[in-house]
Amino acid sequence: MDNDKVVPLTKGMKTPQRPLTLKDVSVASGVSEMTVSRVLRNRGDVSDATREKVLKAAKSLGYVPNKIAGALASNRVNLVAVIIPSLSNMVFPEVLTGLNEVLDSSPLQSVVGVTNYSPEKEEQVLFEMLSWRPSGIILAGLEHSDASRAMLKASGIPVVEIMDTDGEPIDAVVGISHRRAGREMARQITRYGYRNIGFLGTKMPMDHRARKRFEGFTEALAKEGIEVIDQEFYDGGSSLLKGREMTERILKRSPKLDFLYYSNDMIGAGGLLYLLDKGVDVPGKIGLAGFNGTELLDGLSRKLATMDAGRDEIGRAAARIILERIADEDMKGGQRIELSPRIQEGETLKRS
Amino acid sequence: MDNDKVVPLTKGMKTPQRPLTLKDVSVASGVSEMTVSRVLRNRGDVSDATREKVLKAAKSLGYVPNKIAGALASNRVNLVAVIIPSLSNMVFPEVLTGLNEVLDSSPLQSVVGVTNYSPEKEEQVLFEMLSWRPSGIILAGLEHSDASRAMLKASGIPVVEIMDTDGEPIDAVVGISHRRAGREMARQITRYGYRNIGFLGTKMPMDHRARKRFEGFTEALAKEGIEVIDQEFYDGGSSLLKGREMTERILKRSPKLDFLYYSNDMIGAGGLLYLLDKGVDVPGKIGLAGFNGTELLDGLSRKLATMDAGRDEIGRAAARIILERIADEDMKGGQRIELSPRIQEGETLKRS
DNA sequence: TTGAAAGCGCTAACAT
DNA sequence: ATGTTAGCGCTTTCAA
Repeated sequence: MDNDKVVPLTKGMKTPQRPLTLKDVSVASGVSEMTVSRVLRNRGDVSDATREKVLKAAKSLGYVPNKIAGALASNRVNLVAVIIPSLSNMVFPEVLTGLNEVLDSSPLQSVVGVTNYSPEKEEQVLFEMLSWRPSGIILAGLEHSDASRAMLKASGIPVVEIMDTDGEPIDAVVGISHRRAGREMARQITRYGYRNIGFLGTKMPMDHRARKRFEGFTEALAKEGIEVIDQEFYDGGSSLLKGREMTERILKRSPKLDFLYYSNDMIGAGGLLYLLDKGVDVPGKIGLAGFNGTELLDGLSRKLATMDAGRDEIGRAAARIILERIADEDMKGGQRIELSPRIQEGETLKRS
Repeated sequence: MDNDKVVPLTKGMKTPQRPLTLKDVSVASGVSEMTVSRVLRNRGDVSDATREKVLKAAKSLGYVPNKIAGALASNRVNLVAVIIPSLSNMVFPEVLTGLNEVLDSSPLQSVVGVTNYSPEKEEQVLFEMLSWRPSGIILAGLEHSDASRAMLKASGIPVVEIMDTDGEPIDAVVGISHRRAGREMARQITRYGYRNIGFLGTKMPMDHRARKRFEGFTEALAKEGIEVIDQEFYDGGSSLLKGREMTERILKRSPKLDFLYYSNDMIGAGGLLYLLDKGVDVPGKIGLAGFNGTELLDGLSRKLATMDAGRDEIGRAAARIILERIADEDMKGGQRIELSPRIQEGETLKRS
C-alpha cells in the first residue's frame, strides 16, 4: 500500500490559513479575476454560463470577498457610523432599531460607537470611525468638542445630528426641541392647577437634552410666576428603584409638593409605584409626569403622563437622510426635521 | 483695488473634497511618508524633532488616517464582530456594555450586527462582517445554519458563542445552561410545594434559549410527577402589558394554577403588577418567577423571583477570550466558561 | 534614524 | 462578453 499517497484526515479537513482571494476563485473557475469580480458584484454583462461557473467555484471554495481591498480600490464604503452616548438607556437601542430597519433594505450597514456621555470619548470614537471612511455619520446631540466639529466638517460626508434640535447643527438634524418639550409640559401642568412643583433628574452635566428640558420647563413656569420649589438628582443609570428613593427623599423634604416632573419615564415609574404603594392619591394629592413615551408605562397600574420623544422615527428619518444624500451625490445638505413632542396625558396629570 | 486678488470667504473655509493622505502630511512636514507613518503609529525610532514636526503638520491639516489602506497593507483589522438577535431585549445591550467595557482598554473596537432571530439574516450578517476580516467574532447562541458554521470554521479567527452552553460550540463558548436554569427553577418551585404550574413564554420558535429553559423546566417537573397544566404564548417583543394580558387569560382558563413561570422578567413583572392590582395574594395564592435578573425588578412593590443570567459578565468574559487569543497567536481555542445561573428568590416564591 | 521599493486584494478604466 | 493594466493609501521589508 502506497502510504505516501494517503492524505491525513486532519489535512482533509484543512482550514485554509491564508484567506481565499479572487485569484483562487479565478483559478478554480478558469475565468479572469475581473470577470469573477463582476459576477460577485452583479456588475456588467456576464454570460449565464460564466456566471454559474464562477458562483459554483466561489461557493464550493467558501470564498468571502475582502471588503477592505474592495473599499480601497473603489473608494466606496457601505458603512454608516452611529455615535450614541449609551446603550443602557433604552432610548438609544430604540433609535438604532429604527435606523437598522431602514438601512436593512439598502446596501448600507450601521456601525455603532458609544461615548458614555464623554466629549473626549466622543472625539476618540469619531476619529476612529472616520478613519474607516464611512459613507455617512449619525450622532446624538448638537454639543461636540471643537476638534469633533472640525473633523465632521472636514469629513465631506453627510452628517446627521439626532435627538435634539436646540442649537446649531453641523449639517442635517433630526429630533425634537427639548426646550419646547419642557415648556409644553410646564404649561400643561400649570393649566391643571399645580403650583408646588418639584423636579427629579440626573446629576449628569453632559446630558444636554435633560438640561434643556429643565430649562424650558423652568422658563415656562417662570412666565406664570412659578418656581420649582425643590429638586432631587441621581447618579448613573436610571432605574425604578432610584425613582422610588428620590421620590421618598424629595417628599420628606418638601411635603407640600403637588407635582413631580421626572426627567425620564423609568424614574417616573419608580416614583409612581412608590406613591401607589404608600396609598397616596395620584394625581389627586400629587401629579406626576415623565419623559420619553416608553412602552414600559403601558403596563403600570396607572399610566404615567409622559411625552413621546419619537425615538424610532428619529432613527428612521436619519437613515433616510443618509440614503438620499448618498443616492444623489450633489444634493444639498442641511436637512432639518423637527418632530413635535406630544404629551401623553396618561392618568397622573389631569385631576378629575 | 485689485478685485481678483480677493479670496472669496466661502473658499477661505474650504472643505477639502479629497480626503488627506499620508503624502499630504509628508509634504507639509518635509518628512518621508514612511517616517510620517512611523510617527502616527508610534512604531520604530523617530527623533523627537521629526516627531514633533510630523504631529504638528498632521494636526494642523486635520489628517485622519485611512484604516482601510492600513488594514489592507498590514493585514490587521482591529475590529471584533458581534452578532446578536435583537436590541429591543435589554439583555443584549447589557452584554454589549460589558463587552465594550473590556475592549475599551484595548485597540479593539466592536461592530454589532442584528439578526432579528432569523438564521438567514444571521448568515447574511455574518458573511458581511467576515468580509471586513475582523480579528474575532462573538455571536449569540449555538444554533446556526450549516453555511454559517462553515464560514465560522473557515474564518480562521477566534469565535466565541455566547449566552448558551447547551450544545456543541464551534470554538469558545461563554454562557449559562438554560436547561439547567429551567431545571433548577422547577426544583425550587416544587420544593416550595407548588403543584399546579403554568408557563408563559414567547411564540418564537427561534428563541432557543427560552425553549431550552422550558425543556429543562418540564423535565425536572416530570421527575416529580408534575406536568405543566397550562401555557400561554405571546408574539413579538415582551412588555409589561403583554405580561398582564397573558396572565389574565391563563388564569381565566385555568383558575386552579398556583404558580406561573414566565420566560422573562418583563412579562413576569407585568403579571405581578396585574395580580397585585387584583388584590391576589402573591405568593400565598399564586407564586411567580421570571428570568434574567433584570434591574427593573428591584423597584417593584414586591420583588419578583428570577434567575440571574449574568449578562454583563458574559460580555466581559467573551471580550477577554478574544483579547487573549489575539495576544497569543498560537493559543489553542475551545475555551468554555459556564456561569452558574443563580436563583434570586425575591418575594414571589417562598410562602411563609 | 530615515528612506525607497514592492505589494496587500480588489476595482476603474480601458482594451479587445 | 471578457481580459489587461494601473493604482487605491498604506505598511512591510530592506537598504542606507
